[in-house]
Amino acid sequence: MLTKSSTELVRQRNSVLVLSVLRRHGALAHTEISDFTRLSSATISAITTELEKAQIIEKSEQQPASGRGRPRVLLRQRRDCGYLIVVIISSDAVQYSLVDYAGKLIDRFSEERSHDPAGAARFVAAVRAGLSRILDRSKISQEKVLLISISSKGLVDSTEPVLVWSPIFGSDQIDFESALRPEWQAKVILDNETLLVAAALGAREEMVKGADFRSLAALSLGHSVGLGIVRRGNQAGQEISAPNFGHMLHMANGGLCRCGTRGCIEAYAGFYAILRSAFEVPLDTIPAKFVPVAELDKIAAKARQGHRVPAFAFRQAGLALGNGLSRMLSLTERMPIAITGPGTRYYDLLRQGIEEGLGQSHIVRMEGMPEIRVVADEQILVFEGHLNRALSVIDEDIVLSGVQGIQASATIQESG
Amino acid sequence: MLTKSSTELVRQRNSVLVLSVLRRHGALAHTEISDFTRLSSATISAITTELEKAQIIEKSEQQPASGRGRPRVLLRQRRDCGYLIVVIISSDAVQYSLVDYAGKLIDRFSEERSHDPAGAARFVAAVRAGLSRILDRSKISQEKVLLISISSKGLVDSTEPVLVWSPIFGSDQIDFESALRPEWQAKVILDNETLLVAAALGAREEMVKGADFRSLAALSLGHSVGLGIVRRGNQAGQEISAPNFGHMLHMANGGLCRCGTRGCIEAYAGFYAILRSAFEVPLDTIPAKFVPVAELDKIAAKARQGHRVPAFAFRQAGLALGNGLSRMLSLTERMPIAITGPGTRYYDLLRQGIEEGLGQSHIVRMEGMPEIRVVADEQILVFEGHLNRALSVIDEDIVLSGVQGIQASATIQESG
DNA sequence: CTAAATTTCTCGACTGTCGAGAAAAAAATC
DNA sequence: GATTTTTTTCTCGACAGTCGAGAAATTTAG
Repeated sequence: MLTKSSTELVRQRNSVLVLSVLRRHGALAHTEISDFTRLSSATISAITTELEKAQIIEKSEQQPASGRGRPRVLLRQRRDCGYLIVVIISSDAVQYSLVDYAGKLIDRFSEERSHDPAGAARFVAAVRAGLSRILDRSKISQEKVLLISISSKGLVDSTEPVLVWSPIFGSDQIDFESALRPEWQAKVILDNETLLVAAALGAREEMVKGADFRSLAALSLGHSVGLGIVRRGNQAGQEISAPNFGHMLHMANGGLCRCGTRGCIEAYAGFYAILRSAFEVPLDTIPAKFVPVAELDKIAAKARQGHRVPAFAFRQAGLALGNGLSRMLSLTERMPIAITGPGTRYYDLLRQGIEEGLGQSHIVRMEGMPEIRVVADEQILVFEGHLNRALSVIDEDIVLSGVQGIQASATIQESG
Repeated sequence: MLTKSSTELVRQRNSVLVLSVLRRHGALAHTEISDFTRLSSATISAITTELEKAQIIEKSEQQPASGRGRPRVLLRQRRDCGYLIVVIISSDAVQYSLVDYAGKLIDRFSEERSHDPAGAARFVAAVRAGLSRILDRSKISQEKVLLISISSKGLVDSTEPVLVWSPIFGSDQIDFESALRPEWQAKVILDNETLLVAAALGAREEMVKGADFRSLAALSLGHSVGLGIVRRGNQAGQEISAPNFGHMLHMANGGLCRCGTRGCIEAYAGFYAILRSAFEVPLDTIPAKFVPVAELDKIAAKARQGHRVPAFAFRQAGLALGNGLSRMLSLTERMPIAITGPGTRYYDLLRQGIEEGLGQSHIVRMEGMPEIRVVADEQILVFEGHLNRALSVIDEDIVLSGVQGIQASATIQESG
């Protein structure tokens, strides 16, 4: 359904555009903003003075004039305009980061996760404690926290910040919105971890290729298997999704998965699955909850020495991944695939299987093998994805709901 | 990448909005348009007088005034504003329809398809002849044809009107744009047939549910298997895709498919595959090019009588479909599935397999079985989808490129 | 024939963007 | 040191869009 357009909408959009350009390129002068946005100088003046009055951006102090002519006045986001808390939930710890509106990291710490299975309620309490702690340490008032951005492995609701299924809590749903609501007024968003990796890689790719960038998939290999897809929307921005790839059906009535279903991709390609297969344990054995990476390293070493059974385990994992990816490609357009996560260290062992699995489908035979690249530093990408997404959400919120409101409250503060 | 907004863009969008409302609800009065679009009466005046001057819409002749007060002046699209040719390519015929700008069918005929395999070049020539013929019969000048909307089964490029792969021509690509270009100036669009079915069903659903509508998949069963997905975009309009579902991998190293690959869904669920399986022909036999439906009806009759082998053939087909759908649902959100096409007459035999196949995946076990409905009249839906899509494309094109241009040429015509 | 009802049209106010040129401010030149 | 050049920022008037209010048009009810 189309909706009506109006002149105020135009201003809103262009304001968001200015903020996003500022975010992408750092502090910029009037003229540069005009170049990037293709808006006229007059419009930039109008928008920036408005944003400055609303205390969202500020003129940076004079830098030593580099050329001749009137020295440029750089504009940048005000750091103290608002803050963002990033919560990264991984299998053994939760990391809290406090970031200012300019994207600068202010404080960070990790807390170990209790591995007790009684956990969903207790876990929520731990997160609330962690959030309080990072706020206390920095002496920032709670109203200044505009957004809490959370990530986890598992399946996330597409509209609400609800963790629908996760490797740790299973089907014990966690609704972060209602869990934090009375205490925190900040908006809460929740994303799948691999989705953020894909978002970060997509943003990097768009920086390089510009309008040529079309789409990209990120495959994260580890204890579980995650997939994120970024696609360039037809209108504006990117469209991101994190399907339930790890638990897509690989083979009917196949090996038993941690989720209780048989034949999931993860039941062949997750770390525990490779271990199970390497030790020739029956495929319907309930899999280990947690597998030390050192254990897998040993198996990989044997496989590299030419032992048949461990090599076969990795090959089977590769096949499951390859078949799954080929199925994804049957449902989407052709796109490059970036492999991340701790499992990349075994890529040499997985590769042949992945390629063979991919090659078994019509689409790949027709369009050719997709480009596959291995990308390290998954943790950095997750955080980068958090920032990309969260800060642009903040920008939009500030402009949409905010400019007048904030302006008003600002003048009250000034008069007080 | 965001782009700048301007006041002219506002007018363009609102003009398109007015046209789309007119399209959805038929001839409307000033006030009604204002109600539907939420634009003010003054704006409606401005836009409609502009569109009227440009000869895109017209005031309809007075109808007997129904209430008291000043009688309403109904506005509607001018029929002669432009024309659309719809070309529906099916396995045994090509249907040509000429439609005016108001969506009214003017002329239609079908031509049998020559079944010779040497066909891509000859087929293109036949289409060109068909297009000329429908134009000649109606005495409409070629410039008045604004759009040629083509549909076929098979895989279609996402940006260009290129048929990448089809059950009939295989990988002999057909580029309709360049095939028609010197002769026809009209824009050419090409869509997968099942995509149009999905689009039509999505539009119907949106009529009923309004903003509650989220997404829907259409599964077409016949000689080949097609899938179309409609999703409500986050901003405006619907997002439609037609994945290569029929040739998604069902089972590695499985039955031989018409496409030459092993293990495609179609190699289990296409009509020829059911036949092959019912006659217990080895799965690596090169499948029949074309299967008379009567033949399949016989097998279905036997299955319904309780014969094991034919019943098993349908069950296997259902399993392949169910597994495939479950994989799709692992990659998208939960959505209802509408089954169309000639294969719906065997739904009673397929159903159990489909449901079992769906139930084998984690996502379905977690979210529950998706709603499945059987929808007849696939042909009507295809045409409806053509109209929906094509006419809104025309509306956009007219407004975007057109209003001033057409207005100018209109004044020239008037003065001449 | 007049009043009421209903729809359409018009006018002035407001908010946007844009181009051009004025103003500002530092480096280069005489 | 005064002037010119160069570069950036700011400002002003023109133009395009939407909106609300009220005027104009036109039919029915009484």
